[in-house]
Amino acid sequence: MKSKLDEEFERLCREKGLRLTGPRRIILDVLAKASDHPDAIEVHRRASLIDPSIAIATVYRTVRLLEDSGILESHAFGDGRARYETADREHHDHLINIETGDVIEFRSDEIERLQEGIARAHGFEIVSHRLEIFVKPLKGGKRKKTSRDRR
Amino acid sequence: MKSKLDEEFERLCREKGLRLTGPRRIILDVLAKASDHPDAIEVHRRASLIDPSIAIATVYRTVRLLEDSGILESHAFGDGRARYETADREHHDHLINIETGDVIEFRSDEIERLQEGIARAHGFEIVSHRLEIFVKPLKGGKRKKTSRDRR
DNA sequence: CAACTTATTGCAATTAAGTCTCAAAAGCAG
DNA sequence: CTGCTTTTGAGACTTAATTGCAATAAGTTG
Repeated sequence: MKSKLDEEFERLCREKGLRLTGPRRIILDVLAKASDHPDAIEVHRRASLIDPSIAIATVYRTVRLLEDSGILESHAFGDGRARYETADREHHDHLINIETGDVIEFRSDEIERLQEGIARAHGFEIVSHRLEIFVKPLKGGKRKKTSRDRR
Repeated sequence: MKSKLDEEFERLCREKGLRLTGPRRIILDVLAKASDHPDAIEVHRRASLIDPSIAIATVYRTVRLLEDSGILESHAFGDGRARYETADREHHDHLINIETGDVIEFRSDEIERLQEGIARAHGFEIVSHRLEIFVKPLKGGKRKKTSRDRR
């Protein structure tokens, strides 16, 4: 099946004279299917399962291309590497469980609204923002299911 | 004058059997006096003005030490480097002017409170968090004075 | 579909931030 | 001051990411 991302990527290629190559298709596919937040090495590992000849340099070049076109978002969650997720869903922020490395997505319109107000009060408009909350489990606390992330 | 930071650092040294060395004093001093958010290279440059023999490795070792003891906070504002500020004032978040690199500090108790609620709803407690809003000036907008930051 | 133009790739070399090793230097307790 | 131990400077090393380049492959043209 051709995803919304594929279409957007095709449109982008046509628009900018870029080529829709095998490696690019595979890397985009890996990212579209990822429900976690893989780093470049992990993306390369997964892409290599489909075509073992893909070079890590191509992964880096492709994620940069996708990021620059707004198809991908990159995050720096503390460890040195950048981690990626497709930007096809609505904006959200992250809770990071520091004991497991799991990342949980959340969204708060109230917080977004407050941010708008703060920026405006300083004479700015928001271009982007990031909110990351590093957490640990409450002792006897209730737990909601988490979307597991690779470390 | 001996700052609150100096005292805390002395206490820390005594406590952990660390030595209060020349380089450490100078680096702490540089950081205590910085009203911006310098990176390691900039801290090294400033420390070198006082003692040109200080090595960049010592800067990295010292900021790590200070960060681990909670005297310093490190931030990753998008460019690859870590940038530092002393943790002696109350917690705040950052507006980053993407056109100039200026960093403006702000604080919103309302946002903090909402974050608490979100974490708890997921069964977690907050260990730390970071909120960075990347902004650009409003067109005809009013402007507040900014604390200028080195790029 | 063969020829051609030019973007893209794989590979290896390179960069950049940060860390580590180690001999020499410097704190600090007695 | 002495001696023990931590810390330092210098440079080698690590790791994520980028780049140069010759070979390859998209996409276009005829």
